[in-house]
Amino acid sequence: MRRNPERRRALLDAAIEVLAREGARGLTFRAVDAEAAVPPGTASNYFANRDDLLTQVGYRFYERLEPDAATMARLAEGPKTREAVKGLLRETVDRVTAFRTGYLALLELRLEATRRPELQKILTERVRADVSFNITNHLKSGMPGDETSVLLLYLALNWLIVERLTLPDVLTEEQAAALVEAAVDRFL
Amino acid sequence: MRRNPERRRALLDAAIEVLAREGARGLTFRAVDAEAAVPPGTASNYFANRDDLLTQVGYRFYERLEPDAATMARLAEGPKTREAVKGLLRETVDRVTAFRTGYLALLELRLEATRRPELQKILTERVRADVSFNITNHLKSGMPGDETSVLLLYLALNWLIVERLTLPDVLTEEQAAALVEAAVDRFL
DNA sequence: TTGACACCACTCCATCTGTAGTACTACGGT
DNA sequence: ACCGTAGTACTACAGATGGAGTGGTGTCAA
Repeated sequence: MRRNPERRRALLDAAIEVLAREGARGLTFRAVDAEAAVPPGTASNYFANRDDLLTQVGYRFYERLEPDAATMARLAEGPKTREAVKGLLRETVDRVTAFRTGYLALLELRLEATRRPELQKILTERVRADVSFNITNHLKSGMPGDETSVLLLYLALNWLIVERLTLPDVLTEEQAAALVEAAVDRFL
Repeated sequence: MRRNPERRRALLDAAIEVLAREGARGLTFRAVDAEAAVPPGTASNYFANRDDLLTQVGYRFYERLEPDAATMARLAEGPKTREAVKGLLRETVDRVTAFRTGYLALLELRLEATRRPELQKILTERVRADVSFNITNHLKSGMPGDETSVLLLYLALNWLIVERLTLPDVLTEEQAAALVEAAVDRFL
C-alpha cells in the first residue's frame, strides 16, 4: 500500500469526477487511473478495494468543502436583512449548481452509503456538522430567522438543486430563482 | 424480442428492486433474471440493451405510482384546515419513506437520467405531471395555501425523505416530524 | 546501500451479453 | 379429434470484455 498523500488526493479527486460523470457503475480502479492520468494499476496500489476507495472519497469530498471566505464575511458584516439572505442563498444555489460534478458525486455517495455502513457513518458526521455550522452561523450573524428556518431552507434548497441538476426542464431557471425568494419570505 | 406484457412487467418490477438494493452498478440483465426468478437470458430477450431497460423502468415506476384513493378522498372531503394538511403530509412522508426501494430506485434513475437523454425526457414528463397534479388538486380542494406553497412543500419534503432514507441519523424521527409541521405552518 | 515508490506487464478471473437451438403450449383450421 | 403453426420458455454455449491484483524493474533520495 503506497503512502504518497499528494498522489492519493489526486486519485480521490479523480474518483469524484468519475463518480459524477459515469456513476457508481463506472467507478473502477482503472477508470480512476485514467482520469488521474497515472499508469494503470496505481489505484490498486493505493486502495485495498472498492469499499476502501468509496470511504476515502467520502472523507475527501468534505475535506474539499470549505466554507467560502467571502460569503462568510458577508454573512458576518453585511446588512442583516431579508434581501441580504436572499442574495446569499441565490448565490449559494448557483454556486452549488455550477459545481455539477461535486454535487452529483455526493448524491452517488449517499446512495452508496445505503449499502456501506462505514461510508454512512462518515457522511452522517459530516452532514451533521455542516447543518449545525449553518445554523450557528446564521444565528450568530444576526440575520432574521431561527433554527427551524435554516433547516427548512436547507431542505428546500437541496431538493431544488437536485431538480435543477437531474431534470433541469422540470423547473425553469426563473421558477427556481423565484422559489428561492419565496422560501426566504415564508420561512424566516 | 418477446411480447408477454405480464412477464415484462414482472421483469421491470424486479429491476426496480435490484436498482434500489444493489444500485446502478448491480443492475444487469442477469441480476434482473435472478430477482424475477426467471431463467437466465430472459431479460435479454425482453430488452434490447441496458438503455432500453432503464427507460422502460422509468415508465414502469410512474405507472405504479397511482394517487392513493383514500388520501384523495380526504383531500376532497375532509376539513380544510392547516391541521388536515399536516396530517396528510405527515402520512405521505411516512408512506414514501416506507416504500424505501421505490424511492431509492427513483433516485438512481434520476442520476442515470443525467447520462441518458431518453430517460431524462420520460422522467421530466412524469415529474412535471406529478407536480401540476399536486398543485391543481391542492387548489381545487380549498385547503389553505397557493401554488408556491405546494412547490415549497414539494421541495422540502422530498429532501427530507432523501435525508431519512440515505442518512437516517442526521435527523431524528421527531425532528423530521417537527419539520413537516413547521413547513406547513410557514409555507401556507 | 537501502527503502519507498513509480511504472509496466502479465495472468487470472469473474461476469455479462447475445444468440442458437430445443421443448412446450395454445390456438386455429380442417 | 388431429395437425400445423406461431409464439414463447428454457437451456446452453461462445465470445468478449474488462478489470483486479501482483511481481518485477527502474529511479530517486536519504
